[in-house]
Amino acid sequence: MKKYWLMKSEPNAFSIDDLSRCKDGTEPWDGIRNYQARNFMRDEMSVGDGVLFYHSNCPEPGVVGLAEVASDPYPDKTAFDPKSKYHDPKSNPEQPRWILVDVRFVEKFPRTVTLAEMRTVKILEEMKILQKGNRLSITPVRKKEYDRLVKLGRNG
DNA sequence: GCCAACGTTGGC
DNA sequence: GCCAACGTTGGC
Repeated sequence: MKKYWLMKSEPNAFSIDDLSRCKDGTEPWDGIRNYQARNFMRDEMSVGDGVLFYHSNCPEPGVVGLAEVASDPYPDKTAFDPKSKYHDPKSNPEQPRWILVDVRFVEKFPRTVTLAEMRTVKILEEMKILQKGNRLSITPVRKKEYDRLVKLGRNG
């Protein structure tokens, strides 16, 4: 059963255009250091799941396009690298603490479905991203929410 | 830049 | 196990 996710990224650090330029449009979703987000990747994602790509912490936060889960879960190697900004000395290859999946670029919408616009759409009102104080960088999305956002994004 | 909300850490 | 202190996220 295909599932759907919203994944945040700061475009300053890694935008949807950056993803589209990666080899095969595919890149490990590294640097996640939150247990809930890790558990979604480790326990609940499957290859082919739909991903809404969300730009956060930027002038126009919102959903900018689509990606998909492109691998089974495996250890986040940046945690083992002392030179990485994501280094975690408590993680090691024998007992990796941080797990990720690869994400593949699917499409960039002709326009951004902004957070402000999302707040005006009744069918989206239960989305985690719209709840006060939510900071989780990976959240599950219902099919009806995903479908509506795709429609809004393509209708540019 | 501000600040509310949240997660993690560590002393006890 | 409690909880204060601290660091981070992210909209505005």
